[in-house]
Amino acid sequence: MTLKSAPFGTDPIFICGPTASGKSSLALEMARALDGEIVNADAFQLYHGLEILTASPSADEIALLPHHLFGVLDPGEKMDAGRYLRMAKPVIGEIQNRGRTPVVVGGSGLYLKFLTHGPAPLPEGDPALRAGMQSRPLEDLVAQLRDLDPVEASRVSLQNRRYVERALEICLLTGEKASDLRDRWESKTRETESKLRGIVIRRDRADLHARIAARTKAMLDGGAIDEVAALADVAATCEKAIGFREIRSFLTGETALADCEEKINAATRQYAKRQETWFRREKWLEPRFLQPLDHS
RNA sequence: GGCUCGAUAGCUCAGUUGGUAGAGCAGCGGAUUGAAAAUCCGCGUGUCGCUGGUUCGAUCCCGGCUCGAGCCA
Repeated sequence: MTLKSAPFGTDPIFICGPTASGKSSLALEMARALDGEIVNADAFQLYHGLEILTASPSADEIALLPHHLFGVLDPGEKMDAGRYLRMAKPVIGEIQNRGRTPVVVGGSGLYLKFLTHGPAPLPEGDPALRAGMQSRPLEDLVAQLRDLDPVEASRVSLQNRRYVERALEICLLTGEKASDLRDRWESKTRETESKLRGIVIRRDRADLHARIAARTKAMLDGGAIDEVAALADVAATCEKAIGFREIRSFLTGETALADCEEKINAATRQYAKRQETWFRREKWLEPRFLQPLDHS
């Protein structure tokens, strides 16, 4: 709690870190100390029906303090970072109007980045356009991108179909070069970081992996399987949640429970590593090292 | 007890007609502003079970041993 809080008033404070690092408890602690309210910045805790699988805060925890943006979407509802920003901004504003401090907690780096750095002046995704691109071979898309915006084509990883599609989508929707639009925005974004405050939790790998394993076990024992069974048909969006496919394949008998558990663990570890890589680049975040003994 | 097969990367296995070995998964590192718990990129030295022998040279061939699986008693 050594955070420089005074100059910031009711400016939000961000609590980030890899999955299973203990963000929720730290957020609770911070919110209590700063007279705050908690705002979710986790892409999947936004949905209801996935509380166990996504390790959402428990009812007991939610009862302690106001929690916002947890379980507000129907499973299967489409979401993206821009829409998240539009939802979160007013919520954060209202908390501040009440004279309280928003404590934004979550591990979805892209969503957080929209909140902290704002949206780039780029068009949102166009489902029809994307559907059309999906049926075309990647080389075809790459060729078109090279033609419309060679600079962007040289920057984007051309093996990454998603990124190629997105770059092309921007060009087609705006009639401008995606690279130009991005450059304009990135040159403006630098100054904002001095006004941000936040914490990124760090833990030793072995510690984090142990916590992940314990949490996976608790999820499987604690109802995640029933949760997935109940959602088995809905799904398009939830399918991407770690554990969803693994549990579903257990439910159909393709995978033994022990294998299912190990696969979830592995996927979660890999996700945690991607998160560490992401947050390491956010230099404005103040690292906080937690040890196994803190186990919070 | 006898016979057969196996023993190679953390795991599952491939391979070397004798010139010290490579895939998948795991792991590690990275990218990432509207699908992000997504998507994508890069990284492979390990007493080739141990021990003798043959050979210029053995992980590979031969003997013994250890462990595991199976079959016969």
